[in-house]
Amino acid sequence: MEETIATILYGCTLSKEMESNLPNWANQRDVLLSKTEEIIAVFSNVKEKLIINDVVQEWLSTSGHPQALELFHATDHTATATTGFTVHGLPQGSDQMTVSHAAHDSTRVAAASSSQRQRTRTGDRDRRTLRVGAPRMGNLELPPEDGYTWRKYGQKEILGSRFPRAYYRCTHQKLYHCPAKKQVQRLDNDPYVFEVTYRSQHTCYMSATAPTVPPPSAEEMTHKTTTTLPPAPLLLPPPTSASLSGHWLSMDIKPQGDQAGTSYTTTPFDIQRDFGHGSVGSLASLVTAGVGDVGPSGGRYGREIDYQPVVDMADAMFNSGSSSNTSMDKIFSSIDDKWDTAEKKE
DNA sequence: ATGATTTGACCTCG
DNA sequence: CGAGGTCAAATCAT
Repeated sequence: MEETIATILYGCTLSKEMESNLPNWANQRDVLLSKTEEIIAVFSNVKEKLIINDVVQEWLSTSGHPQALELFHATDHTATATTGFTVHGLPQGSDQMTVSHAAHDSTRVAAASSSQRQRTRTGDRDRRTLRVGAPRMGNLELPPEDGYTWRKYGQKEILGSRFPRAYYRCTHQKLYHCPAKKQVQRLDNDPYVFEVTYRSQHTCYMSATAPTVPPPSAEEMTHKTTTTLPPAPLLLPPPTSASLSGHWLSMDIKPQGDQAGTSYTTTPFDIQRDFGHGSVGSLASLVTAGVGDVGPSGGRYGREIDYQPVVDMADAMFNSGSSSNTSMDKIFSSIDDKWDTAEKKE
């Protein structure tokens, strides 16, 4: 928390600096722009950290990862976020999964059989709600990618909400009878955040023939399934968050001109396989949220980012003592690569 | 031609 | 009866 306060104070300092220098900067559009972005980035980061703290702790404590929870506390994750806050021109394109895991208890009995079609209602079955940061540039209408391919089957104005809710089902519903669905809605008070509600588990993911997301290899399976995965009802959608990271890495942001109405089908990354069933990805996303990215408009101020806590935590969660997490190494080295190349371009 | 999205209608639950 | 969720025909994109 001290870190968060420190970040707030830093933001205030920046604001004051801007205030006092305003007469000098008044004619320097670039300076104003970059300072403004910096301030926004700092306060965005504060906001995210506040939420992340709550959410991650809640999630960890309810999902049976005592080891990870311990690590989370021991780890200076806020520091990670702080270094991440970045000032890397953050707001644009910051496709971050920031927020929440809200497990809705499925206490209700399945809906009575209807004559026409089966239907389950709000509160039914396993519902997981996440909030995902939207790109701050490009087409805001595009829902966040999450590693699965979805087919939109409806959209509805929701009472009391400014934005409509979009309904998606798994593209492989027919082929693999995959029941997975999701609803995507932008928050009233923050159009840059999508609230994504997942319903039902992907069965296509488990299918050996599923085209989008290849199942983990036998080796990976034995490796990962022996570790403590969250209990089924609390499962975050596996590749979802993983590929959020992937998405974040890939900066796959569509330009403004790209009309919605085209598929936003996600390209599966090798990364996904590395993350496997993981909440590793979720955590990585959660904790690295705010790390920012190399927005096309630049604006990086080159802070070093410390991924180690994330790696440690993931390690603790999924390797139970085994230290050989080459997947994570691979991922983060690829991040470094990405950064390196971007760095060199400047 | 095929598959995805749009959108009005329909269905069910509360 | 209204709100939320889904269907399915029409339309669009590739």
